[in-house]
Formats: sequence, C-alpha cells, structure tokens
Amino acid sequence: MKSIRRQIAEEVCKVFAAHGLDESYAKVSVSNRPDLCDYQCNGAMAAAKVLHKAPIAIAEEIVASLADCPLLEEAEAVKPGFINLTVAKDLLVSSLEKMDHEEQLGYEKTSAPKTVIMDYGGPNVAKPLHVGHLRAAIIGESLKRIWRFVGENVISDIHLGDWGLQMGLIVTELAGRQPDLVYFDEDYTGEYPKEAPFTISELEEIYPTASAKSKEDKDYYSRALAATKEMQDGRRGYQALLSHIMNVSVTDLKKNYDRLSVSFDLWKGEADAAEYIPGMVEQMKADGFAYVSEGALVVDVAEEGDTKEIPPCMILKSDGAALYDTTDLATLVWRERDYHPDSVIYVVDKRQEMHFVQVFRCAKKTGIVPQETELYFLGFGTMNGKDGKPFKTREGGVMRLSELISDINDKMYEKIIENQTMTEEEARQTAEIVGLAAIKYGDLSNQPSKDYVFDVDRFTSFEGNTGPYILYSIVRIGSILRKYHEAGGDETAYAIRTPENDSERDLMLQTVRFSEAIDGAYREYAPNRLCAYIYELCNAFNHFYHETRILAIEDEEKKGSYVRLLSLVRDVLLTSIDLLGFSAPEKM
RNA sequence: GUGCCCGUAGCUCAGCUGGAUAGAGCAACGGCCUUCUAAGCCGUGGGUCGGGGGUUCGAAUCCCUUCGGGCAUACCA
Repeated sequence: MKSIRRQIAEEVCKVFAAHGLDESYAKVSVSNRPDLCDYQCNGAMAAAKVLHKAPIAIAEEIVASLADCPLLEEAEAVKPGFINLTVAKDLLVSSLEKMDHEEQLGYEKTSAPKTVIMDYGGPNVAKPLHVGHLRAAIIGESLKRIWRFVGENVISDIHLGDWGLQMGLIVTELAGRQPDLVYFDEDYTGEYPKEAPFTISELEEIYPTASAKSKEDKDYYSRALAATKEMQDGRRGYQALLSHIMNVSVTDLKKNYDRLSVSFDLWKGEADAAEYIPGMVEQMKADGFAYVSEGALVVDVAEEGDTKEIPPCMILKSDGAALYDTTDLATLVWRERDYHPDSVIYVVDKRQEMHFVQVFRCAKKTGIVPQETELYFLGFGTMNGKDGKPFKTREGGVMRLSELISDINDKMYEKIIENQTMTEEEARQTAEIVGLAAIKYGDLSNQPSKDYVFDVDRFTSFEGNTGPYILYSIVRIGSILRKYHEAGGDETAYAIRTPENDSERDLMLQTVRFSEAIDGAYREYAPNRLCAYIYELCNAFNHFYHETRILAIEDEEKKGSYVRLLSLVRDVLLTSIDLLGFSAPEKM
C-alpha cells in the first residue's frame, strides 16, 4: 500500500502536469496548519514567478481540477496561493482496512534490497561498558531494525576493540604483577592453560590501572607500546593472553548487550582484521599509494576543494605497529571479500569524523572497496549530565552501564509498587521493561548528531514525552481490548466505520501515517522521527480515549469499529517500539 | 590559527528539501477520578528563534558578518 501522502502527491502531480507545470512544483507535505487541512501543496506560489501569473489564480485552477479526486474530501485555494488538502474519510477507512490485512501494517518493503553492514558497537574488551557505549548501541540497534523493516539486508557487526594499545597495557600490567606466568616465558613451547589467569572483575580493574600508569610513567608506556607490537607480530604467549581476555570479556559483553536488547550478527574485532594487514600494506606500497613520511607509512587523502587540511591516513606507525586507521581499513578488506556490501554504516561518536573521512577516502583511493560502495558515517553527540558536561557518576568517575540501568530500574520499581498492586517479582520485571523504554526513548527521541542531556530524574518521572508515556498508552489500549474480549466481544466481525468526530478522525489519520513515519526515519537515519510519530499517535489516542466511551456504548457495530481501530493503533505502537528496540509490559 | 557543529519559552527539546498565528514536555497557575489504568485529559501565562546585514512575494530555515559555547586538527581509540 502506498502511503496516503504518496497517493495524494501522485494525483496532484498529474494535475500540475495537465496544466503544463513541472512536477517539481507538485510537492505535497504534511500540513503545518492541522486546523485547516491534512496536507498542503505550496507549488502554486513557486510557479507564479516563472509563469508571471498570480499564485492564487494558479492555486484555484489546480483546486478546480482536483474537485473530483476521490482521495480528497476537500481541496481549497487560500491566499496568497496555498493549496490545502483534506483527506477523504473513505480513504482513511479503506487505508486502515488495508493496514489491518496486509503484511507489516501495509508498509511495502523495498523491491531492491541492499546489503548493508552496520557497525555500532566498538566496545573495548577488558573494559566494562560505560555510558559512552550506550548511544552507539541504542541508535545502531534501532537503525538496524528500521532498515530491516524497510527490507534491506542488514548485517550488524560489533567490531570489538581487541587489537590496540589497550591490549599491550594489560599485558604489561599483568607481567608486572605475575612475571612468573608461562605467558611471559619466551622459551615456552607447550600448551597454555585453558583457564584464564584473571576474572572479569580483575580484568576490569587491571585496564584502568594500567592506563593511568602509562600516562604518568614514560617507561611503562613504551613497554606497553612494545608489548602491543609484539602481540601484533604474533608472540605466542601474548596471543594466548589475548584469547583469554577475549573469552572472559565477550561473555560479559554479551550479557550486558542482552540486557539492552541489543544484538549483533557478527562478533568480529580489530584482531580479525589483522591477517589482512600485511597483504593490504604490500598492495598499497606496490600500487604506489603508500609512502614513508616522518618514519610512518601513510597514504595521502587530501583532495582538491578541501576547506581544511586533511592529514594523510596513517597505515603503519614508525615502529611498524598497526593503529586504528589500519584495522578499520583491513576490516573493510574482509567485509568487501565476504559480503560485498552496497553500504557500510558506522554509528560512532561524532568526534571520530576526521578519522573516518581519512579511512573512507583511503579505502576508495586504494581500491579496498569499489567507488560505488557507500561508506556512511553516522556520528552521534555526547551524552551529558544535567550540568551539561559529559555524564559522570556522583563521584566524578565514568558511570558503568550496568550501574546506570540498575539505578533506573530501582526508581521504576518504586514508582510501580506505589501505583499498582502486583507481586514483587512482577513489579521487578515491569520495572526492567519500563526502565529500558525510558532510557532508549530518552536517547532516540533526540537527533542522533546532537549532544543531549541525560537527566535521570526527568527520564524516571515519565510524564510527557517519554518512553513510559508511550508504554502507558499501549497498556491502556491493551486493557480495553482485554475487557472487550473477556465480555465475549469479537471485533473482527465488524467493519471500521466512517469517523464521526474530530478526535476519531484525527486518530485514524495519525494511524494511517505510519508508513510515512517509517520512510522518514529510514531516509534520514533518524529514529527520532519515529519517536515523534508515536508520541503524536499516543496523544491522538489519549485525546480520543478521554472523550469517547468505548466499552459502555450500546451500538455493537460502533463498539466493534472502535475496538478494531484501537487494536490497530496498538499494533502500530507495538511495531514502532520494537523498531526502536524496546517492548511494552502487560500492566503498569 | 584553520575547519566542522550548536545557539529557539525559566529548563530539556521539535520545527520535514523557505511558506499561513514558531510547537511539545517539564516547571508555574487553574480545572477534571461513583464510569474502559489520573504514569492521563482540558485550560492559562511565558519567545525581538544569540546580534546585525542580505537574497526572496515570504526566512528559525538559504548567504555574509559578528558574539558565545562545543569538538576536531598524522604515530591513543
């Protein structure tokens, strides 16, 4: 089913063409005056200039030709030249019927699916997930789901940070603490123990300690650099330690991402790209792209027309070690070989933009990916605290993700226990669901590229435009449906009837706009568009709910029609929140 | 220094490729629970869209300039 806007736009297009006007004037957009009309077209005013004709005259001609259009209840020309379009009630009803019967609520999947790799993880192994990882996970997961809904073939990859300096730091720290471990004996040739010489909590303490030391102690820092290089060069003991670190942290990471309802198809990391580095480097040298500058191997990526200086892409450091340019490029090597993606999307902190500009240019220049491959950088802003500075704990440290989630869940639990009668266990489960919705909606309702304030008090107060408000609306509808069914009602026996008042009509119109909202969110990489849509839909529902008796009315057909509409609204909401990455409880 | 981003109500944010009276939520104030969940609904007050120019029939939106804030600027990721 085509969206209502599309259907109307096509009609308007025909009329413009029939009047000899270019189709570019026939754009139809959602009305910014909902009190006057549903959609509007401003093309008459734009066309007036080239036609040397009064805009209102053009608008009137167009409107006259639209008079018989069955999609419209009314088309009106308003000075100075607006064309105001009001959707026919029949179209609303028939569209709702289609949504109810077609797959995906009437949303048509793309006919030409692309293969897309989405990279939205980037956690470092051996480091606990902190709030900095939250946005990538939340935004990436939602985009993945939206793109799949649209029909794209999306492969998600966590892209673990498991190959850089942080590994050398851990090795160095461990060598200082337990120098007798076999991993540090260069002459050792036997099997290494299966059991890791540390637990996850030890690991999570080792890294920050090592990182702090490296900043104060130059000698320690250079030992870490050397260890990094040795590990990358394949030193057995270090490789064995690496796989221990991997095993221990991946288990923990999975648990944490599960808790967020975030999943990845691939759990690859920088280390998986390592085997492609030597070949890639040789090729770059052979093709004359890579050369030595100040001791390092680099590829120039500056282009004519750059408004600022773009430093060359660094392939190997002067000590010969790989760095993040290198692993990101080598990662593209296997991504291209294994998947030949049409598009690779990176959901990463926007501060890394320069790095990705370099990597993208280098990858195209050196032929790692074909020219036509789309490499897209979706940079997101920082999550700040109430003070407007990057989010911290009360003590000023980096807040762990698990801590943040538990915090929110506790507050949710208190609120639920105070409002609802349910068992402690039920309340705990509900708190988790509502808490996750609060966190995710709080994030996704903002534009990805902007910094935003993560205000725990605001998100847990859940009044107004919040995740819990959305869930509350869903729960309310669910409650009506349940009561209707318990009383023996079967809404499928009834037709959806023509709306009889403004609030019912408005609810229908909002419902029918579902596919427009999906298109917007997809096209603009903007889950916030979907959030805005469901917020409006919930408003329309709550307004309708307050002025309409549903279960108490006598007229069974009317009641059946209402229940079908509400059931559809609920489906739209449930589908939408699933695309945003959270779910709704039965009660709250 | 250079480049990019941001600046909209007391606070947090919308505002779709320029369009009609700049919208929400929170906070403030006033109503609405013997009736389908009041985590809700209805209403009131609150803005020279950082400032100044310009383009246009029309600018929060595009261009220039200026002020304020953030970020980036080759061997960390």
